[in-house]
Amino acid sequence: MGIDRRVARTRTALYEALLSLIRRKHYELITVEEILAEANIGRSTFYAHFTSKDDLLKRSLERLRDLLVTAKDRTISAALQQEPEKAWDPSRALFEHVAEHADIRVALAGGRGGGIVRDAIDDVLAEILRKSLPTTMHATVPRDLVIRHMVSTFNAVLRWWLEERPEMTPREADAAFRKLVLHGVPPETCRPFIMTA
Amino acid sequence: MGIDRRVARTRTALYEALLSLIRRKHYELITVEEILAEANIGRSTFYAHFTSKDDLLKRSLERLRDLLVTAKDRTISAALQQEPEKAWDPSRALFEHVAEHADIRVALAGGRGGGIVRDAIDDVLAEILRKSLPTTMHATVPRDLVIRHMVSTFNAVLRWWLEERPEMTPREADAAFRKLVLHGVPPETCRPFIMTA
DNA sequence: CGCGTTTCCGAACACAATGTTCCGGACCGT
DNA sequence: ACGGTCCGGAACATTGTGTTCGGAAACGCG
Repeated sequence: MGIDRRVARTRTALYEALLSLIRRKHYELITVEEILAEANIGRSTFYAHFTSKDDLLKRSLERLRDLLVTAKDRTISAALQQEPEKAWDPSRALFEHVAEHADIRVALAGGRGGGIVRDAIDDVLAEILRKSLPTTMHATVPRDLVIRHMVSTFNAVLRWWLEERPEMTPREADAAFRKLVLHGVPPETCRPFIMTA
Repeated sequence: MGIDRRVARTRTALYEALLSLIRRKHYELITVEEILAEANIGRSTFYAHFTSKDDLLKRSLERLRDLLVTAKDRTISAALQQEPEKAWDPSRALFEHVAEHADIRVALAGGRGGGIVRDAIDDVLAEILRKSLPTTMHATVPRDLVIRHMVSTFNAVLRWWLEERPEMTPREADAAFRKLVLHGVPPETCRPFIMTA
């Protein structure tokens, strides 16, 4: 007994309706009724599947997680097939992925709208990192903090890229990201906020 | 002709009511009616001064900005008076400040609530940095990005501290912050997410 | 003190969105 | 074809927002 087709149809219709709307306006301003209209789904049906708009969003983002995971597997197998130039380069792959889906940028825009969306994406990213980063390491700071730092830096670079340097290539954005994570910034650029001996 | 006392009383009552509520519950869940009840202010009066709950929040946070600016001035003058040990050490001062106002941490808590509050605080922080950081610098990445990076790292450390290591001292949190900003993390701790040659 | 002006209150109102309920009819898997 | 599941749509209760208005109270100023 597979899943009832009607159920599948209803859910994917709602997923796609939400994503489609997110491309056009801020998440917070999207109403359930709009989603229903876009998906051609009845009100009661919606609440039979999801408890709220946020619930729908979360489940929609599980797709993003799957996408990242499969991308990871794909690049790993590429590495195994002696194609090192296609080896897993997840950070850059992520920037490329964003570049391809430029129309979804609105969701990340500043102000009020993107907060929840960003949080949800943060969770997905953190989960991926938690699974792929080495557990044993002689780091200068705790592992949990490293993960949070990488996630937040990724977001900072991403938003800066989209909002202020949209002409940059994904490759350049990734380069900036790596520089920040691996080496930080020179002391004299952040003085006097951070004083060094 | 100074400002009408009634106006001043009304506004500060609303500011304090909001802050008081923020200590108890997530910002998003706070309703205008609750604020009115807490402040003993009439509904129409509220809308005569502020256009919305968000508007009230923003203006409340102008106080935070003033607080940071005066803290900055104070420490600078301390430095001028040959008291170098009290010289401006803003990052650490900020962590200390948060430690003192532990009861407001709820506003920063994860999940849904704190998004807007965090954004607003980000803005204040970025403004301070933009004014105090040197404009001329041979940095490895653009100045705008440095600022965003510092703000986001500060937030990452702050939230990690509050949520997972509340027993840490502000001094230790600040040390972690500096390490991340100035030196980043060792390459082997973030492989294979970031591959290095 | 007293007067004109500004502000406050509070209740009523219009409106928008959420989430629930119910049943006839359509669709599904077998 | 049949029994079980799902969908549609309208009606409803509920909650929160933002506006309006007139009378009462507080204010600043002379």
